[in-house]
Amino acid sequence: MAEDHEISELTPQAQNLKNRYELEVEGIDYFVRFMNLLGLPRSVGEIYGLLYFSKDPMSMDEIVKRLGMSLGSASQGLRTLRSFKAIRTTYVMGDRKDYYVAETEFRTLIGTFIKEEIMPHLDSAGQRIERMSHHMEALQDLEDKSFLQTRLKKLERLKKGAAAVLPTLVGLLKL
Amino acid sequence: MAEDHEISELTPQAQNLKNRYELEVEGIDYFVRFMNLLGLPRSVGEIYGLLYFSKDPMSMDEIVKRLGMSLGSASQGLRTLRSFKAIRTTYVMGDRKDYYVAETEFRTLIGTFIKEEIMPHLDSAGQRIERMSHHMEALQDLEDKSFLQTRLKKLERLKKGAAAVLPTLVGLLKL
DNA sequence: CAATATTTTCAGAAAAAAATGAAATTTGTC
DNA sequence: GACAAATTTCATTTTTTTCTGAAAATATTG
Repeated sequence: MAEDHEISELTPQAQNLKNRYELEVEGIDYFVRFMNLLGLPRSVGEIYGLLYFSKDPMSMDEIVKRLGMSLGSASQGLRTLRSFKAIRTTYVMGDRKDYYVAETEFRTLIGTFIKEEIMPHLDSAGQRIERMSHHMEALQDLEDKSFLQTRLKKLERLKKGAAAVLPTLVGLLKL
Repeated sequence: MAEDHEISELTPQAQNLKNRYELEVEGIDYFVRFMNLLGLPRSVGEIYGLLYFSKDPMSMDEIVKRLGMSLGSASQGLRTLRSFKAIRTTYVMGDRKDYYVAETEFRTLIGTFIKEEIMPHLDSAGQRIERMSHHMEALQDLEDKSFLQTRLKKLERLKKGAAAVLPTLVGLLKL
């Protein structure tokens, strides 16, 4: 029994490290899932999670070491995160590496995501609806034509509704 | 030149068919992209698009024939669409097949999606935050502890905000 | 309740997405 | 401006997702 204890009981310092570590792992997992919900690859979530729970700025090679991922993934992931303004670079004196910090203003982050990822889709959706309407106008069969007219109107309303609601959403998220 | 005309000019009926066809193709493409945005496979978008622009209910084998997809994909896709209440079955007299119609109330559709796909994530997110907070409380290093406390609070607020905003979103979509 | 039509399931194939790592490029330093 | 460090790119590999199709299960009709 004494032996068991020696194996399973930790010193306070060790327990502390373990807590910090588990918190970080769970935090990374949290953002992996979150980013996944937005259709972003796991590596992006891992990097953001690591940075979000790190007090100090981190360089790419540190990130690579800590997450055990390839340079390529890290570079690609950092680029994605920068494009959403989810991270920013920090100058660290006397070091030529770039250092990264997580941007924690989720509102900005989600706003950028909507603007860059969703809105373009809505624009092309609008164009597509127009082309369809054009085809619809030319139809001979009046019953079919009016059916399609109704459907297209509904699509149009969905598109307009989304275009109106999404920016509002960001405002609501003022938290 | 005369020959060219004979090849490229269509009779009104043929032009009509072509319009109807192109409208349908573009419509299907529309929903493929839309569903893709929600992380759903292309087959699901194809089926929904086909049904959305079809005046008449369609059986699975018709869908398979029209879209050139496998029975397996069709069955799986129809199941997914049913689970979101994006389609419903219709009884057609004197036929033992199931017939499907698109549900065109996007508000319901999106509502179901949020309830079934997003909300469960928010629940587990809440649990994960709790576990992390628990680890955080036990930390020795007070500076690190208070840093993490701030970060966790922010996460908590994001989660609460999302949980509050998403159902509102559905309401706003009243179109 | 047997015969047949319809739908579902699921193991394997195909396609798509993501990760790797080494070469190429860029950036910063002396 | 040459050198070295840091970063990006991209062809290839690995992993994950989606599709297929035939077999199993289910439902319907006479």
